Amino acid sequence: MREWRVPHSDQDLQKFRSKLLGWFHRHQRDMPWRRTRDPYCIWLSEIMLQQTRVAAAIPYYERFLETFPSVRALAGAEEEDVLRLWAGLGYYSRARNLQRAAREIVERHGGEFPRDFAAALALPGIGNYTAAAILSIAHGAPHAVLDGNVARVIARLEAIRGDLREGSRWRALQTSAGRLLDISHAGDWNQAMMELGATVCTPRAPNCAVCPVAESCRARKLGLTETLPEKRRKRAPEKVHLAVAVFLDPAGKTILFPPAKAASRKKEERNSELSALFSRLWHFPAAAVRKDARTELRRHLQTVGGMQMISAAKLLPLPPLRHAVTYREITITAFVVRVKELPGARTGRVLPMNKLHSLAVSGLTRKIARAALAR
DNA sequence: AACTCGGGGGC
DNA sequence: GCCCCAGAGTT
Repeated sequence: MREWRVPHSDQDLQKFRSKLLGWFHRHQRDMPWRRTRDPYCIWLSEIMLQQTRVAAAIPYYERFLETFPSVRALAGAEEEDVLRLWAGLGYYSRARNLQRAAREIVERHGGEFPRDFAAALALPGIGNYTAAAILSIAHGAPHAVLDGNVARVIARLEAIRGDLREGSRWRALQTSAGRLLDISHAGDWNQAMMELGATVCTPRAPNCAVCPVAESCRARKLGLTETLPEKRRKRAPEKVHLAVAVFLDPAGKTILFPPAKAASRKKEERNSELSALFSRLWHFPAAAVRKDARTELRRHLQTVGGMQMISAAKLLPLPPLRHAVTYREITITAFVVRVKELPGARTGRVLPMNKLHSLAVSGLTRKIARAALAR
């Protein structure tokens, strides 16, 4: 055993576990998915929580279960309807994979979420973390989770330096997580570690004064709680300028364009790249801007949208909007185009501006719609 | 191993 | 502004 491991002895480990579990039972936050053991509900919550804060996921979780209360209901749905419920939550491949997995579960597992770790791991959208979380919480299976919270907690307990996401270091953290795991309360244990990371052992300004395991913490002994873990280096941001057309007819209807098919990475055209900015969901007609937003949008509407050329004076610009998608910083110039009759487009769907939620649209599209309606 | 994928809450 | 969140899939 590496001597810096914390806690040191088996006896200390027992105390460590009972302290953290006791703390968890007293201080855990109430969450909708903590009121059930249904593997489907646990699964859904874990997918929604991937890279997403608890508070953000809760309303989506409730709405989703009202519409799709079971694996079979989800498996029988249209992907479009699943995405519509996911709209605004981000990382839309989660929703697509969730539904693909539901169909696999119905076909191969009799509609029951598999209890076997390898079988769970084989489902789309389920990696090591999610498989361990679902099986431990729903069935008490002895798998330790390792997420951002747990990694930070262990990194401080053991005073680990360096980027935690780096391969060998992440594997070492997984080993430590497995050693700490209380296998007789695996589900609660995993949640306790995450809860500690989320509410006490936070990224900045950890509240060591209330930490139930502070005396086991090596970072605390060394005065490193503020400097560990070391920050991840991030990719440099990239600026993008977008021009979009918000058509409005007298009835308050507008036109959205459909999600573009995923193009192969190499021959990805500018147009399809642009569609990725809308998360490959329904979106307003849009053009990437190099010089003049109005000119390039008008040309785009004609050449790509198949519309008749629209006179420049019809395009009334809104104040620029800003939106961030991963490392891209998007500046959006939205033009409201009031028309007596919506122009015919090659593709696209006509719907009332205030019913955008009837289609799967990204947060960016919603942001543009809000700004246009506020005029 | 490096990239990509959303959006927002908290400071 | 900046960080990073109950990560996974692809290249």
